[in-house]
Parts: sequence; structure tokens; C-alpha cells
Amino acid sequence: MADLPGVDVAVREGRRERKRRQTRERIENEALTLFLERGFDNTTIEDITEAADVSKRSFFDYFPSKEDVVAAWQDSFASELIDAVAAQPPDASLVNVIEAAINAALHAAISDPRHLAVAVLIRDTPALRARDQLKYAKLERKLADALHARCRGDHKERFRLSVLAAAVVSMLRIGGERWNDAPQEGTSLEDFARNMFDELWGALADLGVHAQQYLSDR
Amino acid sequence: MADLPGVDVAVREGRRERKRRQTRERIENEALTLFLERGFDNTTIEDITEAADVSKRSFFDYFPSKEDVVAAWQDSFASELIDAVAAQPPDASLVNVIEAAINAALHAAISDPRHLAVAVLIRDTPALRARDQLKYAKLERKLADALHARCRGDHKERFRLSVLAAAVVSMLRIGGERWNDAPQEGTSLEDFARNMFDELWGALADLGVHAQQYLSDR
DNA sequence: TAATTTATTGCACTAAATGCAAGTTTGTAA
DNA sequence: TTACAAACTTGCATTTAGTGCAATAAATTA
Repeated sequence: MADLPGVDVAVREGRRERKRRQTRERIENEALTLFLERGFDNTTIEDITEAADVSKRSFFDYFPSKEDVVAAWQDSFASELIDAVAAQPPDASLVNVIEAAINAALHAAISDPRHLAVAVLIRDTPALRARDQLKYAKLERKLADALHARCRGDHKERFRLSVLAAAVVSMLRIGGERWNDAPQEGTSLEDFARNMFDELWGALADLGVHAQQYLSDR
Repeated sequence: MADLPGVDVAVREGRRERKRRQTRERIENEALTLFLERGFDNTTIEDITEAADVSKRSFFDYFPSKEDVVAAWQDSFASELIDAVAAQPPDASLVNVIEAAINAALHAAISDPRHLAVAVLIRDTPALRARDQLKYAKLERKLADALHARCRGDHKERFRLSVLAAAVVSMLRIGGERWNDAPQEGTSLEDFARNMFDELWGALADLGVHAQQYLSDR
């Protein structure tokens, strides 16, 4: 996470900031609870503000829209991933960095069981799906940035990492769909992820051969 | 395009269907004109329905939301691309199919000068950006489907093509951003696309080597 | 404590989106 | 042609999202 450990936060946090954070968290939690309970479209902003005991007007002081509550709540995955990338040993290979970082982020994500329920909610709510795609796009860019920060490459390297990020995020999306569609009873998340990685590196290796052939053939 | 040639349409189209299509096109056109003229947020549904001479209520019989008008209008790119993929000679290589299909779709896209203006509009309108990402996601999936329809591969092949589609769409997105950010004065769209393709295949070839190394090293 | 910044709220307002019922147009089959 | 059914259009009422503004309350700083 981008946040500092609790003690430091408490020290540097005045009452005002603390209250604000608490209110934000309260809105987020109550909203999520209601969304999961009765669906996104069947929950009005007033329902949320009533549950969180703030005025309707204040809601928009914290979140620009109803959709953003969901987006903000699950933004944590991106933060985890980026931090995990930065935390890998400097001499680790690109592939190892990605595997380790994603495993770390996934591990953090499933620690809260609501993550899975939210994923289903998004899948079944058109209004949320569009915003969800934006999240993938942001993730793609952030991942490329984080990888680039490690490698310090030039312009061309940057593009290479963007393509890699696209492939990785695509794998995440497909993996998420597979996991949701057929809840892998027998398989642990670790094994599932390992399989997806095998497929990903296999696919990239294979596509690389095609690309090389094409480049040398002309 | 998915549409049949004009004659056939006229034959199989009753007055009712024709009127409906015309009304839809009228709404689409008037809306686009207004959006480009005074911005998306500064155009109300009533402005549109007045210009298109339909009731406000009818608008929602044609489009589920204001955003969808923009989305529908530029969906044509996806259709062009898919059709172009299907139209390639059956023995063409994967790489060649993609290059040819994208070139064809791009060519069709820039034939209407409003395409570029719409791209800028989307970039500058938050409400449209989210929806726009959905378009990329759809494009990715459609492209993977179209490629898969040609290759008739198994489950693993399908995944491989999804990764490829992700890389290609990512290239399109980055290319679009570059084109918008620095309007390539000297470069033609063809040359620009060729450069992007070179980078893409280069990146894939390079990543393939990494992946192969990793797979064999363990 | 006084002054200042920041947070919260109520109120009024615009605009998107939906449901419903009444009226109109079009297609079809006797 | 006529008569009937289906599809299209519209107006009206209603709900809800989201914004601007001005007044109030709370926290910070001096």
C-alpha cells in the first residue's frame, strides 16, 4: 500500500484528517454492503448516506459518483501490484518480477472475501462494467510505469514494456473470467495462477517466434 | 461492414424499417454535430431531439444513454476490422492478416474526417472515456474471436490469440495516443502504422526470447 | 480567545432515465 | 378496400444522479 504504517499515520493525522478518512471509509463500507445486499441499481445515494449517517450532499464531497465508490474500493489491487513490483530485488528478471508481484497482489486481494463478491457484482452490472475496463487500462499503464522504473530503458524499451503489460493484464482479465465462470473447486489460487502464467509465457514465446519469422522474412 | 449492399437492403427493408433506420441515423448525426460544436456535457438530450425532430422520449427508444450515441457511431471501426480479418486469404500468416486488416480498418476510419474529432472529444470528456475503454475491451475480444475463426485452434490456441489481440489493441491505443498528442505532420498514416507494427513485432519477438529463456531455465 | 481555514449541511435546480398509457403509422390477411 | 394486429411515437409523471450556493459547525493556528 501507499500508506505508511499505522503509528506514523496516527501521529501525523490531525482529528480533522482522521474524521475525514473515517467518514470516507464508513461511506465506502456501507455502500458496498448495500450494493452486495440488494444490487447496485437498487441502491440509491440516499440509502447509502442514511446508512453512513451523512447528508446526501456530503456524499458527493467524497465520491464524484456512485460508481466511483466501487472503483475506489477495489483500486487497492493496483496499488498492491505496483508496490510489489517496486519491492522485488533489483537483479530479478522481468518475468520473475511479474510473477512474484502478481502473486503478492492476488494474495492480498483474496484476504478480503468481499473482493470476489464485488467482482461478480461488477460483472453483472452494466453501469459498473464500463468503469471496470477503465481500471484495467489504468492498471496496464501503471504496471508499464512500474516496470519501466525498474529497467530505466529508452523509448523503445518503454513500448516493449507496454506490450508486456497489456499481455499480463489480458491474462489477469481472462484468468478472472475463468475463475468466476468455473469456481475452481479443486485448485488453489496459487496453482491456478501458476497455470495462467505457464500459458502466458508459452503464448509469448510462441508469438515471439512468429514475429521473428516475419521480421526476418522480408 | 456487416450491412449488405444498398440494393439488397432496399429490397428487404419495409417502410417501417427504413424509417426507423433513418431516424436513428438522424439522431446520431445531429447528436454528433452538436457534441463537436459545443461539447458533450453542454449538449442536452433535448437539444438533440429538437435538432433531430423527435420527442425526448423517443431518443431513449433508440439509444439507452447519451454516451451510447458516441459509442455506436464509432463502433464501425470494430466492424471494419473484423470484416477485414475475415476477408484475408485463408493461407495468409497471422502477422500478415493483422497488418492488412488494421490497415484496411484505419483507411476506412480516416475517410470520415469526423473520426479524428470524435477521438479528441472522447479524450477530453471523462464521461466518454470510461465507455471508450469498454470499446477497446470489446475490440480485443472480437479480434481474438475473428482470428480464432480463421485458425480453428484448440483451447490453448484461443488463449494465445487473446494475448496477441491484447498486444495489438494495446498498440492501437498507444498509437492513437501518439497520433493525437503529436499530430504527425510529415508522416502519412500508412507510414505511421508501419512504424507501429515494426515496434510491435519487435517487442513481441524480444519478449518471446525472455519467455523462452524463463521456460527453459527451470 | 480570536481569527481562519476546512467540513458539513440544507435547499433549490438541472438533466438523465424509466414506466405507462394514449394515439399514430405500418403491415397483413380476409 | 377494409379491418385487425403489431410496431412506432409521443406526452406526462416520476425517480434519481449530480451541481451550485450560502449558511452553519468544527478544527486549526496564532
